[in-house]
Amino acid sequence: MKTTMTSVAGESVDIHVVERPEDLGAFFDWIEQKSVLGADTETTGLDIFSDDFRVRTVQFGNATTGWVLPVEKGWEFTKAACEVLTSGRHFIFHNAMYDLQVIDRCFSIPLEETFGKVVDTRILAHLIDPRGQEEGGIGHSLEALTRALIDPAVADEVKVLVKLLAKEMKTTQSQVWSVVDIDNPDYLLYAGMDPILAYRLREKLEPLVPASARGLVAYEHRLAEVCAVMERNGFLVDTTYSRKLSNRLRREEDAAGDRLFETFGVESPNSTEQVADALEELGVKVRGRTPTGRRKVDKKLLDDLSELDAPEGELARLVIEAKRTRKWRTTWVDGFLAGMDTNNRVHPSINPLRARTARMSITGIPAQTLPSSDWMIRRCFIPDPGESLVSVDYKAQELRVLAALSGDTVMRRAFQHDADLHQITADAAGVDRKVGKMANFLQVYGGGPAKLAEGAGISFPDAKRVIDAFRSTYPGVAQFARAAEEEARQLGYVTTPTGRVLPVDESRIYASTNYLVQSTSRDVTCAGLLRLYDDGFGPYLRLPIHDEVLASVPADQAERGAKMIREALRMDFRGVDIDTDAEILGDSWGAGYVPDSEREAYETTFIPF
DNA sequence: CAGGTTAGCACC
DNA sequence: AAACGGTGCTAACCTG
Repeated sequence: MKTTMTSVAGESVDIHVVERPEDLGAFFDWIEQKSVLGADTETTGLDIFSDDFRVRTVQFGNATTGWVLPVEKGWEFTKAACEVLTSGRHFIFHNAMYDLQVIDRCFSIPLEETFGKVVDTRILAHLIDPRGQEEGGIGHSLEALTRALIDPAVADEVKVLVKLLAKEMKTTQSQVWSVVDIDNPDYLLYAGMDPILAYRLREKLEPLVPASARGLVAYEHRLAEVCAVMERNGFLVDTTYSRKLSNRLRREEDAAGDRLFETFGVESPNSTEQVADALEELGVKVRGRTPTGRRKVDKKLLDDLSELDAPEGELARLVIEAKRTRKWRTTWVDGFLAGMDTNNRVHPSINPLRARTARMSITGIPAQTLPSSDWMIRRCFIPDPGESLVSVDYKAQELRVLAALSGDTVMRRAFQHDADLHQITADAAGVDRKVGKMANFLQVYGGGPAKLAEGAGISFPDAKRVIDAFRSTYPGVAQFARAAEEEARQLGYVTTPTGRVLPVDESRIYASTNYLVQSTSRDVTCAGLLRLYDDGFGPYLRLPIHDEVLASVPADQAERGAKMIREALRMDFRGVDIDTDAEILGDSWGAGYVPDSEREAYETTFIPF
């Protein structure tokens, strides 16, 4: 056993590195009386579900002592770690979803059995201040929190250490943990420090959780478990379809790229500079400028040009095509194929507590940004054998939440009768439904007349009239917005009905309403997810997408399953029915978009790969 | 050349 | 008076 003495916040701490099975006795002696432990794992990377993913060390500790168990060195160490993890003790992790997923995957200790015994310091940090460092918050990483609350010198040391190790081993910082030697003393020191920091952070963070948000602590931990289950479930990929689609997109991209180069000399369609040069050579004046003063070549300019029956129209059409096919292939299809485990499943990475408003984010399967107007990409995902995909989404979730929050009589009544709110706004302003819809959403987003004019293609004064009409149609909303902004001005934050504290920047007081609506909507969806989980739907859940939940349910019970999901998600909020719609998609995520006949016709046009 | 920034674009 | 909220990903470009 190797012991290193160092100091944290002026206090001396010991880090013990277990080296041989005989050393475990001392570890168990130390741990015997401890019922709460800081804990952490070091792994070969972040790709938990890949074949060669391994745990390297498991660490436990308290405020002054850290232990490193080198589980990759032998089964005795793994056994010891598992014994502790299943012992009934409580643990403090930073970002527990990751470690508990690792423990589930590598040690076969189900995360359902560990989550209930865990405090996650990242959850506490987000409840205290949801802002990242770049937004003026303290941030949520172990490093940032250590710097702000424990000991800046320790935070710096760790940062410098990773850089040094990467340099020493001639690798990237993200690769360090997969290649560093298990006996590297710096690595082990770093590893042993983490449970100490997690333990100390909990003591610092718990008192800082706002009183209104204390009830959210347990809720967010339960939600993290549900999301971890969805990550573990993964989503089955139709590899035959996906490979064909990838090849097809590549051919289309190449064709457009070749013509762009031959005819217009554009090598990289994604290079704004190159495209701007080529356009100006054809006599097109590129007037728009980006914030940094460069020529702006965006979708709007290209779309407008693509209408022209002229060389610049051809150029624009080719650039649009080349960009789209490349994006679709690299960002989506090839990403899915590369991310699959050996069972053809892609495991999304879900952060249930991400944005300032606590909105979730999903990576791995960037489910929140898949093209929605086209079924082609979603078609890559299929239900498990014998199952059927079901999608349930909230009907106008944010507007219903706005109606509930504001209590506006007209809006509430509209939703009571399932009336068409966009049409009501449109009628009040004497404009098309499309403009009414835009005005409704702009209200939720905090937009003004300039944006409405731009988006709806109407004049500025007309846009102002529409917004005035909105205000007089829904006086309760205007009053609610004023109160929220006043609260934000006075306190620097607003508080949601769930008790979540949302800081509002002084320069963006107008965002208060949006924060409240967005955050409350998030909690409506998440509370629904918890009900679904408690109803036993865990294994069927695939993805949460803001106001939508995707599930794969037994095909012969799809109707019933869809109805159960729909009812579990639906809720009454202050007398407003936050209602849901269920759709049985069938044999792929793309299946709801287009009739089978059309799909088959399209799929047969694929070139064999 | 790794890592950060900018621009553009996909979504709710 | 007016103020568009929140994400993630890629390619190109910039920097130390």
